[in-house]
Amino acid sequence: MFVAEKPMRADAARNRARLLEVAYETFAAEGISVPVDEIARRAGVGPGTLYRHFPTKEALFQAIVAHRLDQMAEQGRELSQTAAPGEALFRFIGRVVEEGSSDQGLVEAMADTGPTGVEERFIAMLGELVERAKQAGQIRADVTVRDVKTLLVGCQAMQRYSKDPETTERVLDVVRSGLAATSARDH
Amino acid sequence: MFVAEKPMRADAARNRARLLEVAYETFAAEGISVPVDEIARRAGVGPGTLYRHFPTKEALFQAIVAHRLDQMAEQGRELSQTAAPGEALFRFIGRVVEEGSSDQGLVEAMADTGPTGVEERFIAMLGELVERAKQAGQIRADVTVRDVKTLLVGCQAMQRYSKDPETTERVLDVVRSGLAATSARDH
Amino acid sequence: MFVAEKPMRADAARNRARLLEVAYETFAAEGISVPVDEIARRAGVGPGTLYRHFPTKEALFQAIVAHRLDQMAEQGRELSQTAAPGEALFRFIGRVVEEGSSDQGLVEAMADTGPTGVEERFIAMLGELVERAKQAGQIRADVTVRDVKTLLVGCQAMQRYSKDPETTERVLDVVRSGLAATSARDH
Amino acid sequence: MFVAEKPMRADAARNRARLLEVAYETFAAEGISVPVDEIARRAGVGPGTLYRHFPTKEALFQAIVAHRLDQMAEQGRELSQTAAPGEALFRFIGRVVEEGSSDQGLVEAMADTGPTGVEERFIAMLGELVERAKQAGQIRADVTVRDVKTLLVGCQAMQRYSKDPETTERVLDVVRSGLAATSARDH
DNA sequence: TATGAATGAGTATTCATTCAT
DNA sequence: CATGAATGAATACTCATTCAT
Repeated sequence: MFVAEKPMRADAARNRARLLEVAYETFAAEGISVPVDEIARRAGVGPGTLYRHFPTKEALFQAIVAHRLDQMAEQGRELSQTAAPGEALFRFIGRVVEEGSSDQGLVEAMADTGPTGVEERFIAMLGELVERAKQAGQIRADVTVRDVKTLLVGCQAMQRYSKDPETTERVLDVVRSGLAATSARDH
Repeated sequence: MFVAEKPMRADAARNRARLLEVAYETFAAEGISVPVDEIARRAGVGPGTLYRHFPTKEALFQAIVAHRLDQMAEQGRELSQTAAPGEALFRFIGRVVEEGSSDQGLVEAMADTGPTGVEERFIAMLGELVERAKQAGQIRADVTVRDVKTLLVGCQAMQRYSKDPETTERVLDVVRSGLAATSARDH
Repeated sequence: MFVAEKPMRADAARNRARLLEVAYETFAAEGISVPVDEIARRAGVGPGTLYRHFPTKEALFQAIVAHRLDQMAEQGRELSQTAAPGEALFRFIGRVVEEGSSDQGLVEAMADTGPTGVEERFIAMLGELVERAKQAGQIRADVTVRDVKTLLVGCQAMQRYSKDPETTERVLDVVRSGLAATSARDH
Repeated sequence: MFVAEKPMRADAARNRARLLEVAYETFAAEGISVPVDEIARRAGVGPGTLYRHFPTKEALFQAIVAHRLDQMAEQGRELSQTAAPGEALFRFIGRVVEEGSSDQGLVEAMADTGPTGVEERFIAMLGELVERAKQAGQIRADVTVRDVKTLLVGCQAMQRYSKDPETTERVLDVVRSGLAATSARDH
């Protein structure tokens, strides 16, 4: 689990962090077609330096997504400790959509996260939220974590498509109530 | 009502149709970054010919989307005549997702359809489906056509993300039941 | 001298004339980089028709220049009959510059007039003007027709370069007085 | 006066200089329609390198013209120190024409030099030549620097048009004597 | 014969990536 | 290690010219 990576020099670490941040903001705001050189420039380093940290534009991209996923997972974990089971999941969905609003589809690209363990960590955390909501009888018993992740992706797409907050609101409500335990239906 | 456009020469019409078809398939399968020249090559024409019909890559793209939307609208109209109100809408959603499965986000780009009337026609037809479903008491009274279109976009995104048919199935069910009239909830 | 060209059909002749006119105006106003298709369009014919009359853009271009040269030669001949020897030449120079003001260097391209006899005709007429001015003792005896044609080209270039009419005026005066018989100098 | 531009890296400076030189020679010899890639190839660099130094073909072109103007201005300044007033101006004109002989109109494009200060510097130097010639009573008092610059442009056009050195010689003599103080005439 | 559709080589420019300084 | 210069394949689009209708 713990690979002995020789610790990065302080300035190198700072550069890496700065690049990640700048790249995230830039891609999120202007789409992924922004040239690598531009990212480097905004981060105040030469392109060579960027390539030292991320061997490929794709790699940079995946690093960002991974970072985002981790941040979101963290939020999920917090919610899972502070909110009631069903509420936790529903609020998490809302949060993801909200944050994704400035994302230019960055996180829909959650599809290929590469071989880092991020996806697994994210799924683990989401699984917990889902499981607890199920046990509390708040959501349908047949949906899987994968289903919920898929719903997340869809919700982000929707919110990106329709900028209208009222639509987003209603659509989220549709999803939530569709997800809810459908006792009425069951008998 | 009938603008007298002088009919396109037979060969020109053939080329235009072929380009549209090839471009749709190519973009759908490989994404929109496929070079214009490649589309032309596959259609068996020179790039100049492509540019005679579509003055811009963007224009070609919009023409495709417009074409797709019109095809889908047609299907919607058929369903609207052959199926019961609620059923018609639900089956339409299913159909769209199904067809969009090979679409690489082509139709999510429904966002900007340019100044052709396609978007309007599509919305009109969808509006009919929605209205009738509402009147039959099959879906929530508060959702708008826009909401449903947004849901369509989201569903396509989901299905593109999760190739697993079972997930798609369940997710669609979630959406459908969320959309359904929630009488139980209301009192 | 008289090649038996079968007389062009009336409409063909009209097309040719129209093309020549439109092409002249267009090239003069917008430079020679205007596409051939545009010329055809403005003349109200298809590009194919243009190519029937002028096998090459270059050919069209030369035809225009030839036409212009003939027109100018005609003016020269008129002047030669209505004005005093020296005056005729000087006024001709002025006229050429004036007309060339809207020419975008079209006539500087007088350089290559191709194998039509136009150049010869122009030179013949100019030779007459020059000869008579010399005999009247109005211009230096050592300048040749070629020299004067060269001066014409230069004057057009100048006038195209400096849009300022006062400069044009003075510059023309410099040329005229430089051309004048320099008796003072000679002794 | 001295802006602290960080000095260009040695190799970059070399490349820039080489590009300028190659581009000048190529454009001068073959006209400005030579493809940018060809210039790069002849300079032994990739097209990207060219574009790093000159963001546009137009920019490259202007850089060349600016460079040429500066070189000519330098020669003018030298003449102005080594030759008698009138002589300096007349020899400068001759020099310009001579050098422009291989210029394919490159310098006639002196018209738009862009927003660098070159034009101003050139005019300043030319103004000096003109002023001193006037004060020495060697040229007409009414001509302006602009007039003389215009004459320069015209002379280059002439010399480009007529390759015959004798014509060039005579034509230059016409211009010179037309420019000379015409005291004889005046009384 | 006129038309205008098709051709396809050609061009400026961009940008991910490598490498000399 | 950082820098930023160099690379060069790739790409959208143009236009003189040919040819099917």
